[in-house]
Amino acid sequence: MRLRRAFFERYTPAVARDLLGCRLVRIDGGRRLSGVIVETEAYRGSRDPASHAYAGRTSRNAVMFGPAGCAYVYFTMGMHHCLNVTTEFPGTPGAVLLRAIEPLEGVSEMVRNRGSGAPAHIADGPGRLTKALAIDRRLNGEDLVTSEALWLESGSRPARIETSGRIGISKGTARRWRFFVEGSGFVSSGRPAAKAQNP
DNA sequence: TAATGGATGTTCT
DNA sequence: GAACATCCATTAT
Repeated sequence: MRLRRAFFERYTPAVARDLLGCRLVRIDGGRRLSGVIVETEAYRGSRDPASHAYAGRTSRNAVMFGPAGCAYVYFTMGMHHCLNVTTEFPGTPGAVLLRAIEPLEGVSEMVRNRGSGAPAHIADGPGRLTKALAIDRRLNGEDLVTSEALWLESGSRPARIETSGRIGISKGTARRWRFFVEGSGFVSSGRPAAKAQNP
């Protein structure tokens, strides 16, 4: 069953946790690609220095300030795209970064999209995930509640959920807003950012 | 297995 | 001009 708007209109870390076990579905060239979400991170607004929305609304992060349940796709590090889902309510920015999935349908398509292919590492990282699913900025702002190209479906909650600090950030490292399925084997290998120190 | 550094381009100061 | 929610190959242990 497709997730409805109300699922996303909640406290962002709660959405990030509840997305574990849900299915991400992508229609690419008429083919159905999908996988179970095994790793997410929560990003909020003016109180979260690691968030793109921390310094206020810009043309890049505008989607985070809009309705919940939409795709926020941005280009990072000169080479990669990252896929987020917006949360909370218009005017209160929030988004969940989808960091890894366990591939289910269209695995051979995903391997082809990725080019170099270690089979166990098709989508175990935010950049790898978007490349495997052929996601780029054309999907920025896509409404996942109604879209025919990209959406989320409910699943079964994993038995064991682990948390940690978020990966690859330099501020807001104290918050344990990364959520992943313990023992999954499809979780990214990144380590949480070290806790910030006073100079 | 762990650590390092290069590729690469958009965004914001 | 600096920073950046990354990935991968190469080098060192």
